[in-house]
Amino acid sequence: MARQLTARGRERRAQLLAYATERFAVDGYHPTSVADIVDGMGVGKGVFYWYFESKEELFIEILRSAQLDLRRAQLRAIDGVEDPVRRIELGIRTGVLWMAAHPDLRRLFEFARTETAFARAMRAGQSVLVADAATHLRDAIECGAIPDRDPEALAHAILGVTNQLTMVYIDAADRDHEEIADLAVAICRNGFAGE
Amino acid sequence: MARQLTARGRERRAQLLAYATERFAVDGYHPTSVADIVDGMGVGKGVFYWYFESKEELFIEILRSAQLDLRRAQLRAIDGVEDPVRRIELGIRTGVLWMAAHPDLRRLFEFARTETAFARAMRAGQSVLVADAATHLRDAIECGAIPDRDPEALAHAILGVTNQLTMVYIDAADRDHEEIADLAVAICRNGFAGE
Amino acid sequence: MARQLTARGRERRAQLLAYATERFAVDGYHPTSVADIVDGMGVGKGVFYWYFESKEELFIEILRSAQLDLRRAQLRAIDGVEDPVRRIELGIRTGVLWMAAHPDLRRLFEFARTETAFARAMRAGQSVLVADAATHLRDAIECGAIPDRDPEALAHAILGVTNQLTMVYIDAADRDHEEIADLAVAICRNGFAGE
Amino acid sequence: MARQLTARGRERRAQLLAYATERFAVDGYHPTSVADIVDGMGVGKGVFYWYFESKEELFIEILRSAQLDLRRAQLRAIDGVEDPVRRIELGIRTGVLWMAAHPDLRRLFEFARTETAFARAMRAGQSVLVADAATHLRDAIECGAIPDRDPEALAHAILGVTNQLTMVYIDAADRDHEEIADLAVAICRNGFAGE
DNA sequence: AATGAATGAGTCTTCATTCAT
DNA sequence: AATGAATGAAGACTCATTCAT
Repeated sequence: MARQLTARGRERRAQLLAYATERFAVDGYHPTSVADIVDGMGVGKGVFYWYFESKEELFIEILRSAQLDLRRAQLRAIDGVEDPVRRIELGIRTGVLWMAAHPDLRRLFEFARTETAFARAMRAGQSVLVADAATHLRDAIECGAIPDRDPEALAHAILGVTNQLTMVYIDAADRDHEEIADLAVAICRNGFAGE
Repeated sequence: MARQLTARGRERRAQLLAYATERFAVDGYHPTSVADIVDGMGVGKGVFYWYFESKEELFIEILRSAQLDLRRAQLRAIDGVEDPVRRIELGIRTGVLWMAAHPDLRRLFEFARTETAFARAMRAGQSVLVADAATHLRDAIECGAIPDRDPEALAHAILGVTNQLTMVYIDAADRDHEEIADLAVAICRNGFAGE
Repeated sequence: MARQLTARGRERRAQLLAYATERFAVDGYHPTSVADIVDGMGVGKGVFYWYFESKEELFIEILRSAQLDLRRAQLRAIDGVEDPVRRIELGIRTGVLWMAAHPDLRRLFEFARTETAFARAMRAGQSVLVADAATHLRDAIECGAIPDRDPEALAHAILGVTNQLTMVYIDAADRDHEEIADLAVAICRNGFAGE
Repeated sequence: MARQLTARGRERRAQLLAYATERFAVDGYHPTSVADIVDGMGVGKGVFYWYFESKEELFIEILRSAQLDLRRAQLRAIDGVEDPVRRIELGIRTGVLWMAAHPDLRRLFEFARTETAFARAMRAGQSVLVADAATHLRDAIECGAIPDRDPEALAHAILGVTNQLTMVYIDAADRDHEEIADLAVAICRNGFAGE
């Protein structure tokens, strides 16, 4: 409820966020109780409810800031790049690498999609990403760089490929992240039949 | 377990399976209690545990039979088709249409992937589908119909596109299922830049 | 309810009794469900309630017949023996050896003493044994073979020693049953200070 | 578990222990539900699980502290007494009187012996008592005060007599506790045949 | 800001018993 | 005599949340 926090208070809040993220990722959202979190941090239960209205609100907060962070990474990556196709490719690469760098958050994303309470927050964040990609795709179509197909559908497909490849290969020891990013870009560009 | 069931018993079991599937899909696995299920069916609580060892076991059973059903549909669809590229396309189409026809099961699949208790069962079923697709892709590569790229990665990409497009568009009123299937096939074939 | 049983029926009943005794002894009365019993025997649940009114009644029946069997063994052992002290000693020996020969029933006796529902049945059976011993003690006192002390209290003390030594040593590998019986007799006779 | 309790907390915990002991003794362990306990105390169900991990753990705690209390009483009684035979007799007397003073705990002891979950804790406590007695018996044998017989077996016999006489006579209106203690000492000393 | 204590509805599961066939 | 099916009260335990201090 937009409590006014001191510097120390903001730090506490951040600690809670970080610790909860880890526990949720490792053990799952439901299996992790508020008691687990505060006990694990060695603080009383009141602390939790001082900084967050509920367990649910805390989780949504984690989700939102993660989505924001991902998007910022993508914007930074394409900053100054003119070619729309290149922008798309950079977006894909950045997405894969961000997921690789934040396995905890990736797990939470997957879970959040399945829970009614969080699906809305997830969709909101995801649709921003899709809109970004769709914009670049539209640009590319307009300048004739790629064939004219529904840019939004294409954007979703890109997301699907990225998520799936990340999920499957990111933890595999035999592939490094750059390689997976290359793979994702290539498949998104050309499909299985294209050159 | 391994109980000998009468005809009536088998019917009851099927009813439970069907009703639980629906409730899980509508309200979610965790929010749906065993009490909800048996109350909703108007039977005693013991009935549930007469037919299933636990809520978890019931859910795994739902998962397994759904995966089996999907695979059977795909095998049926490609039966007698020689061209490997055609087989892949038919597999994609069938996958999309099956998902469209079973929105409940699709939701359960999504959830199951996020829960440690079910992830194993999910991965098992999914890897069968991936292996099927990879086989066709390998055939297509061998006969020169498509470029030589890691067939397993391609198979995963296909799954990713299919799942994502299905999830996003299947409930949209403005697209019919055949159209979505066509879209999925086209994108999987050519990516965003191809043809 | 004094059902009239055929020969086959009586056999079934005996089988149930035997199997339940074993299960109760191994797993305990409460942890053993009626379902465990009938499943273990490979019969339907109706069989159980055809032969017994309830789980409780079955258990009491086990208790009663065991107590009867023990007493018969003791009566047989002292049959024809005139000397009352000898009768007492034979009673103790027989008690120890019977317990050693029926470890299952011994466990059930111990449990039954603690459960209100069975305490009455246990006390009834036990008081018969105590009365037997007290009679011999009285005889021994009357003929001056042993000092004049409360025969009933002595009988209880004998029971206590017998039960305790049996419980502790009967399963010990390093003592055979005759030795334990000797020990019990000696201690009951002379206490720790007597010759 | 190893929770840091405030003064108020320690008091609550003690209340729970006391009330549960009484209920277990009166109604039995199994028939007494956690709900019975908290309802009887007029507190919420969570209170129970704030102070104890489980119903079982609570019961073991009761057992342990009771055994400790009994032993302390015995040690106090023989403190400063040199004669080993006198020590034994004082141990017996104290045991009988303690049991008489704590009928609830005596009932719980009896039950605990029969339940696999508690048998270990019981044996542990009992073997301490037996070891104490055996030590005195050994001393007495060494100084020639009593004949040389297996001190451990004698100790068990003493326990058996004590328990049995206590169980049978302690609730009888016609005997006071000192008398029963005398009886137990006399029988343990001399058996039924001795002086 | 923070703590330990307390709440109580809700969860899954068990099981003695009864019933229709 | 016997079976599988059904009942439903009861059990132990969890946990997000609130409260007094």
